[in-house]
Amino acid sequence: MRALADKLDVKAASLYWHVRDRSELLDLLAEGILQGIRRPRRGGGWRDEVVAMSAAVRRRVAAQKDADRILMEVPEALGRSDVFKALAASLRTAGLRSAEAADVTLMVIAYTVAGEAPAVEPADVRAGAGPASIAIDSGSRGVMLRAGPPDMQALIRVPPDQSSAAPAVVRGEQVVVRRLRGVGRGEIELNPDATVKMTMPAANRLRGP
Amino acid sequence: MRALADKLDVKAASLYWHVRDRSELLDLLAEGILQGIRRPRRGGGWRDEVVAMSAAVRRRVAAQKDADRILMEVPEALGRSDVFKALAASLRTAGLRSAEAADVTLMVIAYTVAGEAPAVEPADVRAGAGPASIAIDSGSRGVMLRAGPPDMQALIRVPPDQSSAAPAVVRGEQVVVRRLRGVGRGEIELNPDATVKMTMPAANRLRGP
DNA sequence: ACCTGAACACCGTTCAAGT
DNA sequence: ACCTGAACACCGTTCAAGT
Repeated sequence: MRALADKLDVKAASLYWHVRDRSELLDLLAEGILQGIRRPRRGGGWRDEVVAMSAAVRRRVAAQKDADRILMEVPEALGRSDVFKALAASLRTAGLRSAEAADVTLMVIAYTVAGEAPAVEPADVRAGAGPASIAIDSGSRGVMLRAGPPDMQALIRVPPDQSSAAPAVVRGEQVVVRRLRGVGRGEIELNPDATVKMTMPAANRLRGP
Repeated sequence: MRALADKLDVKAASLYWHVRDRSELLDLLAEGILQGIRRPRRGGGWRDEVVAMSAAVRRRVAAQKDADRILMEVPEALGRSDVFKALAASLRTAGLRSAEAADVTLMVIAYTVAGEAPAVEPADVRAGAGPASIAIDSGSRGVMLRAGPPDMQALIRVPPDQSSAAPAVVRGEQVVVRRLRGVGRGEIELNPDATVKMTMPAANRLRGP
């Protein structure tokens, strides 16, 4: 609310004159997003219509920042929207009864909206010989490594026991390095010539190889 | 974090010894929920398997409070889970290629999880003659009426102009009564003999008919 | 009709310090 | 190895008061 007010050159308290609370704002936002979907014209059969419509939804969601999060926070808005009704209508012409059509519509939309994966762009890190040294900013508490090959254990040397005292924990395909309090440096021993895709929370930064 | 710490007879700061931050906690929670899904035994064909599995997901989500919200906040956990893998495997035996199977799996799970509708149990309110009087707690700022019949306008008398000054706004199927600052009482004129389903945010309470 | 300052009751998180 | 008090930098929201 404060950030929005700032952008409007107004104080946060003023927003409450126009809107009951944050959730009403979100509601209005969701309504706006849903209304902004350019409904493709009908015809071509229900299948084409459904495909075209979910493409339109996906386009809209991609176009506006955080649109997916907003929609998922206000799922009731979906049911009220015109897209929902249009989609359900298409599905009814396919022979579905109302209840089924509504269900499938919700499924299609929920998938289309939630399916916008985070799309992290991983940087390739080439391991040299010996341990790779990782510098950790004082603000961060850990680093995550994610490997391409399924056998992470083979790729990275970790203390054998999984106790919480271990500086690094292998869980499935990823290694979590943690408990680095106060320390500025963690260490992971990579097998030579292994290539690792490296992802980390935005809050963390990496220095050195 | 503070509430959890309280429940554990510990201070909030202590949690950060065990967990990097709130999002890691959510991650672990999601993992736990996903692992707690009793995987039905295979057989009966992919269709039965998929149905059985999504039923198991739905059961699990229904069993634990806020499980749906947790899962939707950590969608990455879905992809890692055994249910996801099992579901995708079923779909591959149906003839889908990996990428398609993964897509459909995400769709099915997202629907199963997000599809747990809020399920508001509306109370029937019978309108007498004359205006219905609604008492509003000092804490609340409004009340929402939702009618069964599509024509809300016919059911409820509202000042004709839609300006923000109006005490009640008709939007689609619902009437929002607002701007009740300081006032303890709002008023809506119902047509006699109309029956309205009444829903309101949990924060509000209703007194009188 | 709309905006404001000040306050309230919260958040998640860090850090030095304790045992 | 685990916990704590105190602090920091935020939240959403209300309210009397201003114009």
